[in-house]
Amino acid sequence: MSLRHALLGLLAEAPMSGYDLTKRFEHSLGRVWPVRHNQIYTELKALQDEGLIELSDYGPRGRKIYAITQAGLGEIRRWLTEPLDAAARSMRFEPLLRLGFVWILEENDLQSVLAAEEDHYRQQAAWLDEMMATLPDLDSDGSIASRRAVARVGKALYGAMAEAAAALRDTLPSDGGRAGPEA
Amino acid sequence: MSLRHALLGLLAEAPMSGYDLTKRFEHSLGRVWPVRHNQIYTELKALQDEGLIELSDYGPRGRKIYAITQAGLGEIRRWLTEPLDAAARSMRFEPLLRLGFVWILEENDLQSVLAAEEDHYRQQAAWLDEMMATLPDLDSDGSIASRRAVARVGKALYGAMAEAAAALRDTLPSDGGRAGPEA
DNA sequence: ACGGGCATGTAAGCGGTTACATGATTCG
DNA sequence: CGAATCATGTAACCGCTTACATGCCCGT
Repeated sequence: MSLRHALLGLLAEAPMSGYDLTKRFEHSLGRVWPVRHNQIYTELKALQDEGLIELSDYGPRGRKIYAITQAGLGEIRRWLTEPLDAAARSMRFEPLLRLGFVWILEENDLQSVLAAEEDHYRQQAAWLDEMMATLPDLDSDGSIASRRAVARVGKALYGAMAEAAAALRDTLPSDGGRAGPEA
Repeated sequence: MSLRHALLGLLAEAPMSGYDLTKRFEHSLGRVWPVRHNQIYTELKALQDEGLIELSDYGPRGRKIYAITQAGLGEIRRWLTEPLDAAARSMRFEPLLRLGFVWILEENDLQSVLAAEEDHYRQQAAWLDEMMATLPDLDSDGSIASRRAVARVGKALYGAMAEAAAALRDTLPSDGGRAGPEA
């Protein structure tokens, strides 16, 4: 149940509406923890009922601004210091899962899939560069340094994905046809 | 629904039982796609009903060996070539999510959490080195090269996590106390 | 005035987790 | 012969996804 803590974390930075939070997930955070808008609204209600956030203001079009409470701050700090077990440290990253099985493909598909993957992750790495360039330099608040750190990890991951795809194109020149039951 | 494809992928390598598949997830694959044994048994039944795998043999203690069928091979190849949208390319990696919010912590907790994270991921990287050393050198089958590629990406990720934690220890020397509502 | 983005929700269903449950075989 | 591991399942619950639904405000 990390969604609630992601919301608390974002609200620790500044008060925001469900719509604002949705945008933050869509544009960047969602790459590390994907969430849909309806899930956010549901969770905001639950967090409010538990006193971890509170309604601090209203805006146009029924806009509702939430702010984190002291109890909420306590809860996210608890979560941040909580030791993670092996299960919580696992990731769920389908592209990497797929990479582990590409050897099953036949020559033609293998080459085109790997080429597409390499291309995709080179672009993603470039996109992260642009994004990092738009982040303020000085840490007006401490959150900027944390966000840069996350972006750097993301860049390492995307770069490694591109490199791995490129390397496999040479290492896996054939096979695939031999896979499966010799029925 | 990637579980079914992960199972098909492992069975494309060699026929196996649900218990064997569970072990594969526990020891390595689970870091990229965590799964519980009961989920595996449930999915195996479904895959068999759909004709994507078949019972190929029995063993001691009610052990049931499954093998992939031609239909199953077709299905995993379809999955491997299927274009992934942005949502499917997202990962769900709680430690990285946490890293983005550590700035909320106060000095003391911040330092100890970051030190623990760095230490943990240095160990994980070392563990991956050992694991890679145990993998056969020559690709008896093509799956070895794919597995090595996944391990290399994993190492890049773990290394980047350790580096990011280390860098943040210097970049985030204080703050935290100022976060939250000035209630 | 109207189209597009802002803004918030509800309901059904599914994939995944937690807890429960049982029995066979091997090794010391 | 008892403990550890092998080996497979069921049931309840919950978080998340998909689909549906509504209305307001701003810019052109």
